Amino acid sequence: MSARGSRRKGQGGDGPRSDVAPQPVRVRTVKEIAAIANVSVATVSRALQRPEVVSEETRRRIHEVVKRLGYTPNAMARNLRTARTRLVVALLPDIANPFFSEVIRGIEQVAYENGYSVLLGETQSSLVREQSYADMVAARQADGIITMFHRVPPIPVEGRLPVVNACEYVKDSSISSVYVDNVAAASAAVDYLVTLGHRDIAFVAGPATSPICVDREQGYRLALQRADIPANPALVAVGDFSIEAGERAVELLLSQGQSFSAVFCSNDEMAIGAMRALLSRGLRIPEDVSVVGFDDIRFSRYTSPALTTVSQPKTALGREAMTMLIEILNDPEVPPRKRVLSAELVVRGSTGPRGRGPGAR
Amino acid sequence: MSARGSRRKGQGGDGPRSDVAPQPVRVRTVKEIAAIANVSVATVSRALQRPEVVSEETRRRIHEVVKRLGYTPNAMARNLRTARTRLVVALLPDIANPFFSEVIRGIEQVAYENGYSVLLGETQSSLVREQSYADMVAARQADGIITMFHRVPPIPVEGRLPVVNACEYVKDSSISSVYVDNVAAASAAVDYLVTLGHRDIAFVAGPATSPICVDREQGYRLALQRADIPANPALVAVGDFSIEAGERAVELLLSQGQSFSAVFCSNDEMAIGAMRALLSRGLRIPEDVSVVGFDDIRFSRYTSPALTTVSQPKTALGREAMTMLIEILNDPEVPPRKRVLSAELVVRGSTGPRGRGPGAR
DNA sequence: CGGTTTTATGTAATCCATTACATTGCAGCG
DNA sequence: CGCTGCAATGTAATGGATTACATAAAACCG
Repeated sequence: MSARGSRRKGQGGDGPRSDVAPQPVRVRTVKEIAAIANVSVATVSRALQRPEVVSEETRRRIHEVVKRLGYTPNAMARNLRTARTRLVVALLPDIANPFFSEVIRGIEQVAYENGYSVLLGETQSSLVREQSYADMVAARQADGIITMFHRVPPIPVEGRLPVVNACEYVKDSSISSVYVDNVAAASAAVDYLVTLGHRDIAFVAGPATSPICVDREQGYRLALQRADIPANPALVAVGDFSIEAGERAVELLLSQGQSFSAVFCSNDEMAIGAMRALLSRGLRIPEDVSVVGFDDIRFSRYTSPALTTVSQPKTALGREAMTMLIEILNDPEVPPRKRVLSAELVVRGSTGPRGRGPGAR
Repeated sequence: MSARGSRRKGQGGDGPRSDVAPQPVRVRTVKEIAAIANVSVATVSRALQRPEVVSEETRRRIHEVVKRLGYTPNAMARNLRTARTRLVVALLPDIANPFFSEVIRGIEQVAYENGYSVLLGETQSSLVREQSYADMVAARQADGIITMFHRVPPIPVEGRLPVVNACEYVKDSSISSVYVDNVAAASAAVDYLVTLGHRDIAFVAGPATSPICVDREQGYRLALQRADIPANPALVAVGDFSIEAGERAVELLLSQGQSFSAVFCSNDEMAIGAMRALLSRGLRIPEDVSVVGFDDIRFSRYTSPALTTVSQPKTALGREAMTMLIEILNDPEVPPRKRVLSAELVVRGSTGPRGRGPGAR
């Protein structure tokens, strides 16, 4: 009988012999584990979730079976039952911006420490994509959102919005956020330039839609005011945070024949662009023009000269944001908080005492 | 009656009037939608999944209700039933490395286009974390993995491993990968240096555990050999891909008094570190020493001088990897493939004709 | 020793959508 | 007219875990 080649595989065969290829790894269910360990599914689940309520003896037996068979509970089934995915969405406009990567790293760390995973939501600033990630929360595919954007998409869920704003913040006070005091940080940077003797200080702003950019600009104004320097609107250019934008902004100022001995940029990438524009015009940094950035991304230490910048605690921002989100997820009743971390000016080689300035060419 | 303040909310009240706060958004289920639209749950599900099998009239009615009530099907329930999460894990050692961010961007794009989402798996090269992300596939919390690492963690699933290797590759031929021809690319870079007259060419290697680094080193050797330049082991230093490692490597070579007029680095970050080390020793780039990197990260265009480097098609690598993974997920029978994309040398300012070299100081 | 807790385990409901299979009604055809 | 076949919809099984509640056994107490 065993030689009858026409037997289709999987059919019949009640003896130990079998011509069916051995199933290498099988996906198991609690049921199987329960059957093999000779207990009920409830006991298996308990042995895995709250071992202390299961007797020593039984627990050991179950764990042995689980280990031997390489059983991993089906996360989807568990999630469905517990209504928790342990997934959070990190919403950000641009993953290639090293500032965000470092914030994400902080998020990831705390997430990992708490058994959460991070879903990457790069939006390219597209509203549609933003919304589609927000909808994942509505669809219960993720528990919450950390957004690094100045816009919080509407999430159709009942009760407390499981959202935390990192780096940016929205006016809506019902949303928790973590950020630095941008006004203070920016004005400290400009104060420093003033101390160095600069009076014609250009500013490369970020998009006005972002509150933190408005704050940085306000800090810039504030510092000028404190130093009794009249604000000169012609010295303010706007960019979109990209290197290229910084380059263009400074080129514009130079081509307009504006006279300035220092440039303060709303982020490091634009500062890098600014430096490039200055250098390619033959200007020396910091002898002719000083440059200050914002963020302190990893590369700003390695430009030449190294960039003086406002250092944001990037990883800490991410860690704190994730910590807050977990708090909210564990207890929707916790009141929303705004947490302000401190940023500090890091002086490097791109700033120096006032020199001739490009206007003096 | 309406003035009786003692009425507890939610209780009684059969008229249209009510002092109960309006329930703003309720989470709905198919059942509710079905009841309201006066059809069965099956029909609702069909109207949403395969509208063409539902009659015009019914479909319209259901969609109206769905829209009005803001119903989103519970993804976990669906996933459980369909055994698909539409989530993939992107495994990478370090999110702060801009090379990876750009690959991820490619992954994200294709993922989004195909209704998938990307779970970020930063491992910090830790085996434990690697494994814990791999286990998410076993737990059915993710459908597959794209790893940017030279190690593929074991995944206890039956059948075809839903894994694609991007940028790196493993010997195991059963795993699909996408990468560039590192030997050819590296040797082209070194060929170029030879063309410029360089003969003493240092090499800052990456970790030998990574096959692509071995390949790049082999490319370096090959080019030297083609030019009849004897390989000088003293000119080879090893780093771990970080800026600091590049800096240290070159400092080491310099402090050993090695003589070289060019350095080829296994990645851009180390090249940036190398440049920093050279400049801080007062050497000029490229007049004294030429520097070549590998990857072409966004910042290498903005170093001064701008970095000559081997440009990898980063986004394309990511896109292709995700495309392959989706193929595998849709049909586990598709044979594994190794796809080789082309990389090309981008000449910028950090390379020039042979100069004095640091040995001539 | 009867009665009350406590401890360990089992039974079955539940989470919510998908889908195989069953049913109904109607058009088409010989 | 009766039968077949198709279209539209419904009923109920299913996916795999968690957990409220039920039950059994053991421990404790006066």
